[in-house]
Amino acid sequence: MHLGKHHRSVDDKGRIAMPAAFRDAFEDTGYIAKAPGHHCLTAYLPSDFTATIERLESLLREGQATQNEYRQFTSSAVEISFDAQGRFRLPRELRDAARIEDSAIVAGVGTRIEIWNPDLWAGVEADTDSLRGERWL
Amino acid sequence: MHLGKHHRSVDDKGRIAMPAAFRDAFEDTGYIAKAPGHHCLTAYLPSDFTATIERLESLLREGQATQNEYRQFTSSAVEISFDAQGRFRLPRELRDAARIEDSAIVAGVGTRIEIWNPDLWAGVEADTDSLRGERWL
DNA sequence: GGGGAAGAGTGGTATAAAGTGGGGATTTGT
DNA sequence: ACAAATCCCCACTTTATACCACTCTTCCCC
Repeated sequence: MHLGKHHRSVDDKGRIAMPAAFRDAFEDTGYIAKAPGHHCLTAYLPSDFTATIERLESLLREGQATQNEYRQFTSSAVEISFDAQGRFRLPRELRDAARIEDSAIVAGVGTRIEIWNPDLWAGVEADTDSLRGERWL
Repeated sequence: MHLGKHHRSVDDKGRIAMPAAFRDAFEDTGYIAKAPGHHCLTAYLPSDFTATIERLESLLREGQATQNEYRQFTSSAVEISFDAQGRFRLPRELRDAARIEDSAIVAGVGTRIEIWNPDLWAGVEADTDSLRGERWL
């Protein structure tokens, strides 16, 4: 369960410090891929990533997902590793896809971790129209 | 598991640098064949290629595949090897089949590696109609 | 409350590796 | 024998990786 929102700088080499709150969940490596719609990126623990791929491959075999979906997801994904300071490198391709420049929001979203352009994240927080918490509070 | 998308130049000798992320999976050699539909090429590890051939031969015996499918797949395939810089040579026949000229996209697509004309690959990424990630994320 | 230690976050530099281009010898086919 | 294609080196540029240094905050413990 990942919780909390963290603002992080992104240096000119694309390095981002994984918030300490999330870092311990990763052993040595993790995976990052474009989220469908490409508004943000999603970071996965190795076990979660494998499970996600298998779910997608299963849908593919059943004809419930397309080869292009499979291509987009797998080809956008990268394995990440952490340096001695707990940082990982975000390839330019993924930074561009999520419009991330020199800073980012790393947010724990329960079952997953998302990485956002700060301005786009502000849009998420501004979207109060759909807030109907009485259904689940 | 092959992941990530890489843009590569193709020089006038037909040489392409295999992305380092994939290169380690190949020992010395690999295989490349036209993908069914011929929109792209598929690169195989020796063990994967053997397994693919055997799967096709099995379908052939069961009448689930045609002799012409078998002919097209096997006759399009070539064994590749790598030079000291990690490059392999793509025969003109295969370059022409996939409309690859002076650059290409080499994409990790989970169980396989695909080689695309960059413009045709853009079509894959533009195909967002089928994106319904909520089914598997 | 103050001092010190530990951890988190950020920035820079040096070294290695990846990617690209080209020359020339050798082979192949005509 | 000639032209074209292939192979085997060598050289250069760019990018990634591993280290090292510094600041700031937090948390103890005295």
